[in-house]
Amino acid sequence: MAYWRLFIDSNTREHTSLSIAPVTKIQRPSKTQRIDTIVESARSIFCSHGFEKGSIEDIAKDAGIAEGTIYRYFDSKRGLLNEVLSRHYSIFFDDIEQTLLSIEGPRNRLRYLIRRTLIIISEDRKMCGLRTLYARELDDKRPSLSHDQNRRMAGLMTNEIKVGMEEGLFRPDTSPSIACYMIGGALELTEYSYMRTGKPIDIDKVTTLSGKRSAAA
Amino acid sequence: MAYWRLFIDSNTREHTSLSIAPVTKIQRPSKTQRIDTIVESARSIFCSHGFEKGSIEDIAKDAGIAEGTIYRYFDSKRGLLNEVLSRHYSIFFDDIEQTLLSIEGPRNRLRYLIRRTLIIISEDRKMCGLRTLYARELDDKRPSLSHDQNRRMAGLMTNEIKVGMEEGLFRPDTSPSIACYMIGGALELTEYSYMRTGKPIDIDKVTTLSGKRSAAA
DNA sequence: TCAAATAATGAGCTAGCCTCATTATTTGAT
DNA sequence: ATCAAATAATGAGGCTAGCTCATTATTTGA
Repeated sequence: MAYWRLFIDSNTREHTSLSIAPVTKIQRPSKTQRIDTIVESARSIFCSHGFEKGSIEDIAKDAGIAEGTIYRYFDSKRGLLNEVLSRHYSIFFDDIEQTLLSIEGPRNRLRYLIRRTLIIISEDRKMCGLRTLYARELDDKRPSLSHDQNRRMAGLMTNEIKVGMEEGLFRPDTSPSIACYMIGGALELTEYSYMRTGKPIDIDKVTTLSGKRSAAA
Repeated sequence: MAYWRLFIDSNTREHTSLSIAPVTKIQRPSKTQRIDTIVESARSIFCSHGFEKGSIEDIAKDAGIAEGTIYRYFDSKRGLLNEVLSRHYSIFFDDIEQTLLSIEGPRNRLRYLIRRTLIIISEDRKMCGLRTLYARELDDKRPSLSHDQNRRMAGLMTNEIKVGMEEGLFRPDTSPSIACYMIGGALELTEYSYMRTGKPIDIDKVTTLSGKRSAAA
């Protein structure tokens, strides 16, 4: 399903008129296309079967390629998962950073960050299941995906809180880092809870209260 | 290292005086002892090698038993990990619930909950590594360990917050559940961050501020 | 005392990640 | 256009590790 075949008449390649079987050649997709295909199949398999139960064999079949091919582009199953998660959430971050520019006032921007996060969580329960369960990594060498994302979001929030403090909107004795931990932590627990129970998130309630809280801080 | 041998003179068991080799008998420990041994070895191996890299073979060797024996008492490697975590934190909860009784005032009790949690986190970095990475479970059938613990802690906190609201110490427009999410979430992020970086937690700072925040809420 | 019940053993089954020698396709120089 | 070198894909098989089960060991209780 991921590649296409080109049937080339043997005459274009053979000089004898006696050759009978047509030569079947497989046109290879570009490197980018191949990677996209693999990541998309991985996303699909991981979302439907889970990370542990979804096998490389499943992914290869879905992508219409051999298992070995996957390992040309990815170190390991784990690395493939990282790419899946990373792509999903990098779109999210790009979008957020763009939108933030058009919102007035740190309090509104903070609210937007919270609300937007809740929305992306509730949009794809399977995906946030993958994230809450597997984004955290043991590997000490490279910073984990989860850590990166936490830091990125924390950076955005801290920024708004600091501006809000400067403008006198938030209390001057606020610790931006701890306010971030509280908001971010609440979001993560909400995500985890939604992933487990499937109970829809009351976005307005959570947004309003979290916002109020940090404002009050 | 987990069992001991009893060497019984053959005369006590054999009636012929011709038997030469002494009969070696292995006295089996009680069921409870065996389980304790296995869990303790598992804790040790998981903490030093990690959950994925620590093998059942390692654990069996450490416990001085055969691999198969472990499966008489535990469904799976995962189940064994659950028991390890569950034991570690049930002691913690029992302790906390006991101490709470002797503390005056909801604000102080809330502070204690936060501080005590931070202390247990910083006491055993390896253990909280195990918890942050593996306590969450996919299994939809039975509630996950992490979920249970979250709920238990949330219950304690909610209780204090409600009492505090009744006594007029906390704002009347507080949502106890969301305040819990914010405190609990902040604690979890702190734990995760400590597990990754090893940077000591400033317990006083976090306790004070988190307390203040929920009080302000 | 001994037979039935219970516990322990460890060789071996299996699943699934990953490797690598082989085969297929593309590229670029002539 | 041709062909050799470079690059990509293949899939059988290696290997690890969780788990099983037939066999053996110990305990129990009649």
